[in-house]
Amino acid sequence: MPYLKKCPPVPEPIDCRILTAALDLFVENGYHNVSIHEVQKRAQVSIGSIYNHFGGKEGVAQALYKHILNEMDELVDAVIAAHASPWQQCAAIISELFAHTETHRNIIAFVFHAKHTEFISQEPLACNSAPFTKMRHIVLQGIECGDFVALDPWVVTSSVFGGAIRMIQLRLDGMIERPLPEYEAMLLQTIRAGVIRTA
Amino acid sequence: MPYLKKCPPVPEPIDCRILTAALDLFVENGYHNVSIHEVQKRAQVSIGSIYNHFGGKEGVAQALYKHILNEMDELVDAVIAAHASPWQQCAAIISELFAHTETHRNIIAFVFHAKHTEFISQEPLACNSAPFTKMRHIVLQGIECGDFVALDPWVVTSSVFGGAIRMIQLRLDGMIERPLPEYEAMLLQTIRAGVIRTA
DNA sequence: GTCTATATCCAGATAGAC
DNA sequence: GTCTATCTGGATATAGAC
Repeated sequence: MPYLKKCPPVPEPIDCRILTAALDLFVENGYHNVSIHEVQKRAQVSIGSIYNHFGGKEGVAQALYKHILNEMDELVDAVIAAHASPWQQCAAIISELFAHTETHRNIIAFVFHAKHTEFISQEPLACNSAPFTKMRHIVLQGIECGDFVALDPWVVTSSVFGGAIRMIQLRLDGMIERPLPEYEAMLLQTIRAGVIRTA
Repeated sequence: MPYLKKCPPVPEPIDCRILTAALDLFVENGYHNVSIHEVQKRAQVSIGSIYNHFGGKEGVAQALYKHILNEMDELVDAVIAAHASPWQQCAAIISELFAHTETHRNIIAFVFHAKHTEFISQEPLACNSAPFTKMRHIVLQGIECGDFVALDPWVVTSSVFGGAIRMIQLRLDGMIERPLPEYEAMLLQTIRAGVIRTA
């Protein structure tokens, strides 16, 4: 039994090690304050490998960015598939984001706490990426079917997700001290009161 | 008359030129992508002067940070003095922020769009600075006097200001194409419905 | 494909004339 | 106080052995 526990020396693939090391360091210190050498040391990889796999520091950041936005996109897709009404979908997305903030802090921080334009060229802004576009689309449907108040879509979208995003940022900044899921029900209550059309 | 128009060759004081040049460049390209030499060129000042006045690049950023947060603090104070109820104060702050986003874009961008911890040491986080603390205090008062729903203060604060901050960020990112004040009334309507306690 | 050692470049900072 | 010219460190990136 003990050797079972110690068993998994299945080493993570090398590019995965690089990405996770980079994610941790970027979130901790900020992209520009992290040198390739630090990534190299933490990932237990040589500089040459980093250049071979990603072509350089910015390549690592780009790969990370795409990977994480892709994960987030899948999360949104799953929520959409699992829930019927726009409101249920919005609530489930917020719930998932709150849960992820606790369990996958750095991933959430990388999405919501970094100014990607400062170090990534070419990639679209996060708020223009697939998952965020889908979130706005859900809100649009909610407006069209009469579930949400008939106001400007930007206003409704910001009203639905703005408070949640703000709480995520405050939690990441260490201002909010308790896990976000504890606040979920209360927050959904105020959002709902703000945007759900009352017959 | 024409020479009156052309008159003001009163040169801005040198440290003011440095700060405005730095603000523009930092917002445009990000702190780490701006070199002192660029600031120097745009401000029409020598590098030596920058070091004399601010002690270096980070000194410039710190002075800028303090200055802008101070301005924002005065704005919040003025609003508090001019309006009686917590809700009126919150609405007025959002109104001012929306207006400033159009008329003083870079100032707002510097506050809401930069990760200051990545380049400023020692200074408190923006969300821990005086103006933001006062905004939370207003919300607290609103809860205590029964104007706002009796939920966790973080939830209420985020519900009040989160949507507005989100819209500011989307506007700064170029996603929202029309001036924010046009959305103000609608946004205040959803916020109000979300957090104001209905007798 | 992976590594080490090295080259190149440039930003931040300084020295010292004026 | 302001300037120019210069120094220095460190980061990215490369070359070439294994």
